[in-house]
Amino acid sequence: MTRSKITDIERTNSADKVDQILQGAMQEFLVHGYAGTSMDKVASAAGVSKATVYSYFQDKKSLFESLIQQIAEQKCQAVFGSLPSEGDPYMLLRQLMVNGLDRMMQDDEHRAFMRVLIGESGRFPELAQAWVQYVMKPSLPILCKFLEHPDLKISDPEATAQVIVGSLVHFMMTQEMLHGKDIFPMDGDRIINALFDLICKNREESA
Amino acid sequence: MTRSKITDIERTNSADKVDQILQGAMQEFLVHGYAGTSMDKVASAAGVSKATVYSYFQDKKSLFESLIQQIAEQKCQAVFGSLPSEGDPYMLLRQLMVNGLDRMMQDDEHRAFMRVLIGESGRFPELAQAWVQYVMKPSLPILCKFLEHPDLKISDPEATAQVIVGSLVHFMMTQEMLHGKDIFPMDGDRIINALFDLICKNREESA
DNA sequence: GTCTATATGGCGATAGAC
DNA sequence: GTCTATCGCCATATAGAC
Repeated sequence: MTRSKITDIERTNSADKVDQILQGAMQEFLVHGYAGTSMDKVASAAGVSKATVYSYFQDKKSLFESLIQQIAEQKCQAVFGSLPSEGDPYMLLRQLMVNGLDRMMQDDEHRAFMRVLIGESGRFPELAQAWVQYVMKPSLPILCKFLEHPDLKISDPEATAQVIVGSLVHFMMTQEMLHGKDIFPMDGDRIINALFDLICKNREESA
Repeated sequence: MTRSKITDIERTNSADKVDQILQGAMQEFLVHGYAGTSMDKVASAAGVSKATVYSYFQDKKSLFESLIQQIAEQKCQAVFGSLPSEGDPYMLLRQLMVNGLDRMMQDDEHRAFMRVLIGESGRFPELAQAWVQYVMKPSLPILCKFLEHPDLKISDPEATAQVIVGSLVHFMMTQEMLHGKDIFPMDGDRIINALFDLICKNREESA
């Protein structure tokens, strides 16, 4: 906290090193989990010495918590970053589901993050809760907007939004995280279509 | 492998000790995960010495794999053990969903198992796959039977069955495993009703 | 067969050189 | 500020007593 002309430079370098360490920590923690990761490996992956890691983070636990919170913030921005534009409400809802599933299925980092978040949710309950609070919960009202359309006659849009998100997340988990695609492959379009048929059944009949 | 009159007794005692070790292993592995569990703790929880554990299981990895496979087999039997009896097909479907969700929400061991299975699915892919193959996949045809009723006009019962299972499993994971119920409580009946409304919309209209 | 005691190595965290 | 070297502890796995 020195006050001088080079404060900004110092802060910038410091932040760079923090990011450098966090990136090394990400490589290790997301692959090996909390207990399976050693601070030696983190330091090595980050390209610094172990003592340097400990000069920026108090201990292993606080480094892990900082990392998970940082990734959660990034995923939070990803959710709210790319909303579809205007058009037919039914097709917008479909687009929302297709985009969400595609992002989940292709993002290896996201899957590794979910694995660790769930696996450590017993030992780090506050991290799991932060994910529910700041990422999952705020994404539901966006989906609700589309489900509140009168033609759909949905009595509980909030619960129906959870049905949609749950179906897609669980499909990704079964196929990719649990490696079900190798023995029990299923096209994601079938899940999307099944959901869309259920939701828009009334509309098709009234058309 | 001694052949004598006490072979059966020896085998029984041996099986008992194996079960004793597996039960101790369960207490530790399901709480602390694979890397977070030590063989000392397992031996202590099982009430035997560490050397005894190693006399029945080759190493930590094979003990863990035996444990997970044993639990998966138990859960497999639980799925197919309590099917609802006969009655109105619509109400049977509803009963199936209510029973399944209730069992998941109340079974602490099942949640701990899922946490470990998902958390270790990157390092033990064959265990995760066995779960998909022998528990999840065979449970879908049971659900499909109900969804193939002509009145429901479901074009893809298999995918719709996955939507139902996914919704319920994801709800359990969000509320219980990720501790969402403390900050974002929701009644499971709302999910069931939302699903039921989507599936049986046609039937209500034709009634 | 089951135990106690131990070999061997890696772990988290720190001290001190520069 | 960052490194190398190190402390003390706990891990997996085994050897040898009984």
